[in-house]
Amino acid sequence: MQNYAWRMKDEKPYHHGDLRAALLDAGESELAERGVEGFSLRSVAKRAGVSHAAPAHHFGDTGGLLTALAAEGFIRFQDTLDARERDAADDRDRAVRAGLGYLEFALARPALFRLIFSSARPDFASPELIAAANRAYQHLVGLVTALGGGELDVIALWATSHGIADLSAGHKMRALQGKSPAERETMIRAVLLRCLPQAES
Amino acid sequence: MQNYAWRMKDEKPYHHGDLRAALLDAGESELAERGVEGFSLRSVAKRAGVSHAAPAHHFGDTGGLLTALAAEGFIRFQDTLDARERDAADDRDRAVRAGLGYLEFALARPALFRLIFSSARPDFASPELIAAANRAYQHLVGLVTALGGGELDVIALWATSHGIADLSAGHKMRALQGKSPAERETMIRAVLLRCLPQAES
DNA sequence: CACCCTATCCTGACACTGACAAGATAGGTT
DNA sequence: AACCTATCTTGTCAGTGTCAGGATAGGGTG
Repeated sequence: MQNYAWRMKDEKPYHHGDLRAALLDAGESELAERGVEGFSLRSVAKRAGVSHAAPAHHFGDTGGLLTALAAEGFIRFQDTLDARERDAADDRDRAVRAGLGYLEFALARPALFRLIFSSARPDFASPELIAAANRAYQHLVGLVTALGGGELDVIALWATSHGIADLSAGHKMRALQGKSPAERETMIRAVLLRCLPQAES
Repeated sequence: MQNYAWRMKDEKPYHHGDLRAALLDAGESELAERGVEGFSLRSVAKRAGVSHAAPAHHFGDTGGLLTALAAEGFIRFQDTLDARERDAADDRDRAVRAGLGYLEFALARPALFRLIFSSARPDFASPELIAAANRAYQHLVGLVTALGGGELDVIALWATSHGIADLSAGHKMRALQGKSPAERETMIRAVLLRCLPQAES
């Protein structure tokens, strides 16, 4: 890897300097504006100010770029959950907050959410992508086992969190759209609590 | 609307006779084989044995065909649920069976499932599509109210059913993939039961 | 029966897209 | 100084969605 950082503000050098990162940025913008189904590699290249074939060297084909975006997106997904869990009162609250973070991410970056969970374009056999996905899954398992839960509870919490997030991102769940944010959070908390292993007090 | 049914088995007449239905069939095959993201209008026309511009007259553009496919898909979706619910022992079992039907449809027709719930290509403002979606939603509401449940219970059952189905259709939930069908159904039943309004015995 | 009207389908064209090949450029290396 | 390699460009091709205009055929009207 060569260092072109010194010229990152130059006019239009033949070598970009940090094209890989620039393409990831442009790709995320493209994703946000046109969605997974409207994603165009040439448009991404145009955003980054390079020729239409420039991305090939860094990502191979369109699938390669989308795979990289998905891996990066998975990390941001987990970051959103972590941020929400940080102020948790206890383990139970932490699990509920994870579900709320799941929804927050889906609403903030719906296209990235779809890319990760509902697209066939990224290569989900990619090691980086597998690693990022496994980290998120293992985190979820940790949340549930801390509550004394097992595999069944993992499925319950994940499925419900994912269902709320996916349906909300697609504007399918009008019952939640109508509510105020506070009211919405109260309802979702109640739903998520049902999925957790019950306290044996 | 003219009637060309008598020539449906002819060689290659200028007028197809039932092109609209043929395009819907071809579109569903295309969807099943190449997914929403690989869907090509010209390929669908080729499947139906007509020119690349023939679909335009019946569906306008690609979105129009996908919208029609989504509306038709929604009906089949509901049919799958209905079939499962038919043998229900009671109202509670009926709601659980609806969730299992949700998953059955997602696994049997993953591309159609994605088209309906996770795509931006169909026109979800289309009256037929809205009608088909509302029918399914109202049916769900009926299931829950029969159990004495309210809006919160509708959200819980829908989100969890959808989460299981969507994650399974995308092969994300390895915890369920490993199990035998019987074992899988047992687990899902247990998860769905948590979402239903609790019996006040 | 002759004529037109309309629905249906086709051919041709244009811009856009992803992918590939071959060439240009420039920093690093010896 | 000469080569090497990574990086980026230009040019090209097949495939795609969409539009315009033309061809076909059946039904209706006089």
